[in-house]
Amino acid sequence: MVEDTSQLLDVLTGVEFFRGMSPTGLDAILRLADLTSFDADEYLFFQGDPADVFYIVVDGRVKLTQVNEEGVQVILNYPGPGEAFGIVAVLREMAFPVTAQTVEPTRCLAWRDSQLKQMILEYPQLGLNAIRILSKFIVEFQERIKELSTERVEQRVARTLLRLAGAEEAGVSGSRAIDFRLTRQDIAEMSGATLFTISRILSAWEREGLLGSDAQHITLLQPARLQELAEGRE
Amino acid sequence: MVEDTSQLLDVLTGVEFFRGMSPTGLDAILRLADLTSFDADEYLFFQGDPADVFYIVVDGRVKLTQVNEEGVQVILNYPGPGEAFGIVAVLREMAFPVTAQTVEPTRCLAWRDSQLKQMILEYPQLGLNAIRILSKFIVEFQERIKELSTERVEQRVARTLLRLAGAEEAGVSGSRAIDFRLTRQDIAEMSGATLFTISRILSAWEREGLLGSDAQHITLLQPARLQELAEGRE
DNA sequence: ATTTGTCATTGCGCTAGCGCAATATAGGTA
DNA sequence: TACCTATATTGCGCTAGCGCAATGACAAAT
Repeated sequence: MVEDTSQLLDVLTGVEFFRGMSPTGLDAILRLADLTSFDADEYLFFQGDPADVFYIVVDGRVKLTQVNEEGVQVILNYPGPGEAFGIVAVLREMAFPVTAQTVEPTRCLAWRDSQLKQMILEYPQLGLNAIRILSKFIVEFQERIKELSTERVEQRVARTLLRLAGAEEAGVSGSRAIDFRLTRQDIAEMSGATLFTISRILSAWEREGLLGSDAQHITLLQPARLQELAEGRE
Repeated sequence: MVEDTSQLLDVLTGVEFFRGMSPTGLDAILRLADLTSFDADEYLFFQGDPADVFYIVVDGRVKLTQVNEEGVQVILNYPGPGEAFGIVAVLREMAFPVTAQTVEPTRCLAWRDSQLKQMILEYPQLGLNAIRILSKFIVEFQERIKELSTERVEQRVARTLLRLAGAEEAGVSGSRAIDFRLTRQDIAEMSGATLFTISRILSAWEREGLLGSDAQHITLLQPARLQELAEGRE
């Protein structure tokens, strides 16, 4: 199914979902996968579609969104290289709870729901890994719920940017770029605010030298200061 | 470790985490568990404690909360009989992201982190079950994020009450009681609003005959109408 | 019977952030 | 060069919901 197996094996060894797998096992699993290429802005699946595929991003970036009854959109996650999505739905014989759309040209490995189940039963380590990954999401989502419930927009925007820049794990020293296209509308949909409010906040921050933006690419120039704002320490 | 094994076995067979387990396996797992009784309002663990235990509620009710830097609390979940909590943290060698406190006298089965890991490796079916449970939370949390981002307080309160009454699965016909103590403050902390706003909304709904409340026990008299409010159909 | 503590209600003023409209900017393309 | 479309900015008025304070209701404790 896959052309360039050895190169892909390299990628997969860094993927959390496959942590602790033997090269032999990994190779067997890789043989089951489909490698698919997508253009930018292409839809992988829609919220409500029957969930029968599970993806891992090889390169590129995918946007996961939900819409409410009135059609207002919320962005839930931006999985990038090495990250998995679709596990959530695949084992529950349910519909995808989100819509997946690429934001740039993207390649993904895909497995069918039945294959995933089989893989986990054969390699229980994968079950543990999946639990770890899902737990991480739960913790992140819990935090976002907390933020939406108790914090003001400015704090949430700061947190959103830090999160997107991956500045949490990496510490807050030096400047950090968000390496994919990101409109004000996107940021609004991630932080639970309106386009207008985001525009005002980001303009102010640019004026203060907190961040630089050009052509929808944002760079956090003072992550440490942003971190302060995120925590409400004005 | 456990006194009344046969009675507990009955409870466990209904638990999602143990779905598909053989009686023999279940029995072996039960032997590893500790059954602990808690009074009302007792703390099981605090946010930030090292996560080394995984619980299943036998009877009673537990409240899972988070606090932000300023000490404002958010309620994330109210696990009841048959429901698991603590899986989230236990496999990630991390701290509990929430505080767990009973809301009434409660009995829980508890396993150590190392035991859970061992159990899953021995019975991969448990891994699949855990993934299903975690996925359900993710979907619920995603929905709450969507609600907090796009809906007004009244809608969110309606949804919170329906969720607590378990009216989603059970359909919306007939009246439904929420069978545990629940203050206005609690509802506020679940729906991302203030005590005052909740009080106003619930008073109005009581006047309209939508719900009845006495001694901190709320009954949804017209779940279908609440469902309409939740969806913004005024 | 009185006190104490917890929880709920309601009035009132305030403000963060929404929502709309008008205008500006910047790539892409013909 | 001019045009088109998508995105961003900014001003302005408005309101949902917050935050405080005063009061009330009820149960448990002494």
